[in-house]
Amino acid sequence: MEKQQTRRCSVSSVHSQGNLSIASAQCADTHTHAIIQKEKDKKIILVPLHSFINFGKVVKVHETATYKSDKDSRKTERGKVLLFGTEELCVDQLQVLQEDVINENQPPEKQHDSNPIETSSKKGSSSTTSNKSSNDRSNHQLQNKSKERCALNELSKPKHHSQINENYNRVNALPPMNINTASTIAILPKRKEKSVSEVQRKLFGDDTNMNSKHCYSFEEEGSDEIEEHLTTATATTTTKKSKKCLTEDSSLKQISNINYKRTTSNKKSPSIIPSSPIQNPVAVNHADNNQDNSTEQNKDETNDDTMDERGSFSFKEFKRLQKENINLRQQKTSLENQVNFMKKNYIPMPDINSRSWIVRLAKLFTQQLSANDIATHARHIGISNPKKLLNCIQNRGTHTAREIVRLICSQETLLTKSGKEGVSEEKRQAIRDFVELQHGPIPDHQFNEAIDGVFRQEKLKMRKAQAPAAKAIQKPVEKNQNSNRQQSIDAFYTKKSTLNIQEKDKEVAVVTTSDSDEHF
DNA sequence: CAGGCTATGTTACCCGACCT
DNA sequence: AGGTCGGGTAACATAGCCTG
Repeated sequence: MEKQQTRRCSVSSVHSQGNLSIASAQCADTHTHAIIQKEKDKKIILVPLHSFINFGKVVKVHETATYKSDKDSRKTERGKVLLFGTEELCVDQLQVLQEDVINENQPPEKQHDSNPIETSSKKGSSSTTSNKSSNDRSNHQLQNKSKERCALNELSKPKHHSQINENYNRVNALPPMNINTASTIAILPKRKEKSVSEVQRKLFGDDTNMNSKHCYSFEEEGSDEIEEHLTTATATTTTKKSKKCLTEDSSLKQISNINYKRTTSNKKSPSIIPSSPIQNPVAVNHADNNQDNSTEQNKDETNDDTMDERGSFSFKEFKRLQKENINLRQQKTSLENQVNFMKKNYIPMPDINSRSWIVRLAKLFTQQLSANDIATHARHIGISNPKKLLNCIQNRGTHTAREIVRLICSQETLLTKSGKEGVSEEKRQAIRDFVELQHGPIPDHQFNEAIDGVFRQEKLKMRKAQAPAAKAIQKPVEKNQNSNRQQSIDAFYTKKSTLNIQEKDKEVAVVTTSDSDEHF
């Protein structure tokens, strides 16, 4: 499968695509996504192919395409197509690119050491001159980027390994590099002519193959992007380069990272390192194998081994984290799908007030609250006139309950009794039935507090009314009587229930004193 | 083993105080 | 005035222990 796919995306086919300006949809049947660098903020994102709105036109790699960021939105965005591929593949490459972005955050020494890159890029070009470059391969190149950096350092200048490594990273840290690398992914496969490699070999040897090839390709195509590279990149020269390619190589140092990386990764054995024309077929073979996952894994392992020998061991960890990242992304996607499904298909449970309102409304609609019901409830509660019961209905259940208690209990009862003594269990249940019919369920504590609160409030009001008179009489009274004031008042209430409130003011003092004495 | 007693934990009620 | 909260207390339930 993959081999067929890679064949389809082989250098020749890609080249023909580029020449014929074939839309991205024709890259591969399995290619469903594209990595795009947004024009607005240069961010690299993953865009499904169906999101392209210029799909009928030519959507080529490394060219600007218009797409919809949101399927339902009319808003369109533009960005440069870095590569096409399957979703999984693009996710992988996206992560690699993001990894590069992180590496770019190491700002210093950007312009340093263009040579290692150039030399490495030359090697990479030698491999790219083989017939095996394709989008998939370029993807693999991206995946192997970090690993190849180390290998590159080994291949280019083993003696100055650390130095080269540093320099290479610095060059990679160039901000526009992501664009360039991504674009070269598509560009480079198109430039696979034997003449290129041959000329390069003649001119610069194997090490310079890559650069010379790039020169050739650039001279051929002369795209705008290349011009950008030429203008932005710093002009660096190497002793191995030809004079023709000096200025272009300086730009290529950024563009061709992926290519030489791949080639260097392909060169597993140290025997490949020495520059000789024989290397090319070897590299080609490895490039072919790159299209197979299993072989790629093997290659990775070998690279890991070589890197382990050199003391670099981070690639394995990088790979592991990459896989882990992919898994987590998949989990996240599935969870998001679940959440979206639940958002669409489920209604959240409303709060208690809303539920009460809904219950009440439902009962109204179902005609449960008929006149007969009101009369029945009034009879159960002990109210002769149902209209009075209806007048008790307030905006809250507790308020309604209080009003009903005030209606059914006389002031004497409110002053002298409390709790279940004031309102029996049966009446409470009847009141509660009516209240819940009107306002929905009400907690036990709230309901009892509402009923008891009426008694409490009435007594408190009475006490406050008696307070001035009590204070005047309390002066001659001993202190210990003050402490028992509440009890005396309560006792007074029991005895004084038949007296008028106005008369109480006068007699309170006398009664309280006598009652307090009785208590003690 | 059954019944009685006691200690402990839980629940409901009552009340005062405070806030809105 | 209505509503809420926290403390105190009685009522109730349960487990554990002791005794006949």
